[in-house]
Amino acid sequence: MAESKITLRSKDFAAWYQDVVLQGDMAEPAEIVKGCMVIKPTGYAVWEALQREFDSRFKATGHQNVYFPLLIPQSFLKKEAEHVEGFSPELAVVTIAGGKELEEPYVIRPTSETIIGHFFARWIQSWRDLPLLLNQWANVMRWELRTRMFLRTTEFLWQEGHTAHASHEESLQEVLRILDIYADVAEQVMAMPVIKGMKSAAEKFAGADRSYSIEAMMQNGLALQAGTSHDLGQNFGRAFDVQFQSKNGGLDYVWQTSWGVSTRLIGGLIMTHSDDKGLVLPPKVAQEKAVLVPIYRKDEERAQVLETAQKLAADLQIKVDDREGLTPGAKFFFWERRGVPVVFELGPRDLAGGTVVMKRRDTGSKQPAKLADARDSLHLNLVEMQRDLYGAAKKRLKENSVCASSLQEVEDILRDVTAERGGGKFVYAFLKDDPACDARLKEFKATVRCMPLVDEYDGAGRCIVTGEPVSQRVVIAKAY
RNA sequence: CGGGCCGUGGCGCAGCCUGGCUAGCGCGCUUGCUUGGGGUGCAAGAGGUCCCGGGUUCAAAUCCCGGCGGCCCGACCA
Repeated sequence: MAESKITLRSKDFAAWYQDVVLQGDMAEPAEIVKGCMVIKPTGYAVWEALQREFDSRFKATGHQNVYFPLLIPQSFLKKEAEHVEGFSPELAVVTIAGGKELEEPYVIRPTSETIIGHFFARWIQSWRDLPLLLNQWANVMRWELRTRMFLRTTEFLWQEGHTAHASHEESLQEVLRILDIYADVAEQVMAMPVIKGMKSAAEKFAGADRSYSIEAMMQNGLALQAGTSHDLGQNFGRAFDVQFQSKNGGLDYVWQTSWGVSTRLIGGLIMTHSDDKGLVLPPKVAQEKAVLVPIYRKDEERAQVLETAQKLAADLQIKVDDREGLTPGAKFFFWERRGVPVVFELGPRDLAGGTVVMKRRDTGSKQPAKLADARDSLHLNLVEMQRDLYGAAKKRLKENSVCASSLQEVEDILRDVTAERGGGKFVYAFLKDDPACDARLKEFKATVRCMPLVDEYDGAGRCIVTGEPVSQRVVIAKAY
């Protein structure tokens, strides 16, 4: 194993990933090739867990899954001026197909607002057709100058929601409802605390009136935009002529929203919880909540241990690692590196005492449990681990957040943060979000991450917001 | 596109400066025995266009020229 001097908490995620996670086998979540990500079973299982969580929430709010084409006629992109201007530099364009030059090139979708706008125009005639609430799971491509594992790859997987509404009041509600769902999954499922806020003018989606995001903090203090929800106003409605006849008989353009989360979340998850031994997965996203490693020496022990192990595992609905030719030690490391929340150890000693040893991935603590209590004990451990991971991340977020009362003070803090190796902080300040402020922050490679809507959520993960940020209050941080 | 680093069995590297032994080490892999409460140990074995092309030389992984590829830091990132 590589002797790592670089820890996850230091600034350089790529180096940590190289030394600790990239071991050249299937335990690593993903590799990168030519800027594109190869997602391996370990990483894809996390993605599937997140898909399940989002899908169940989207279904509950009346959204339907659909699929639109990968290739979009170039002319579609050009219909919304700000949109095409924002995306043009990073488009991959298909100009040749079937062996000849195309009359009209296709762009490989960087996002699907345009082609969906095209179809919205055909599908929506009446207020009765609204709201139209669609979501698609898809891949998209953005030709960024520089890629980063998970966080900014040329091709990535995501879900993109696209909705159309009869009024701005309603579409804004949708934007905020989705932001709540994002925050809920991030916090309750991924155990990754986030700040909900409105993006600054400089960081807003090209073509939106307003963008909202959830911002998370990684172990090194850098910010990560973990999900976005956009109030598109009537911009795309006008561009694609999506009109409907309202209840009072008049014609109006629809009010649209779009929102997405991507495989970047996997990166956020890793950088929030993992340690220098490998992955740490919160129980709710772990494919295997627990595994049982049997320990035996002689054949007769083997038979006895395996019998009890199978019975226990069946009861707990977990897997027994009964692979031959691997020592228990090797198996412990195997599961540890993959981030499995709980590992059971069952050997002759336990058999004699009617117990089983339970080890938690995050704390490393071992505790024995009576065989009869194993089920309850496992459940309790998983619940506690989920809670503790969130607690630890939340604590870190708070400890690395500071307030500043002036731009000068912000700069002083950022200067200290920059000097500190691997440092990063969220700086809250009451400032006007304007280009002059951005320019001064740029010196410190910091940006206005968002204008927070609220600081805390209630127990149900709900908050009452109007979509208006706290007046001129901004969160400033260095970000990925 | 700037600045830096690097291309040597599957992975990670040493060797290069100062040219010359059969191109080496760790991990992994294969086979056998052994072992087993945190990566068992031993033995045998498979696996190489030293990134490519040219040059210098009796001789090039090593020196020179050109090319290609990769990584990191910036610029970019709605």
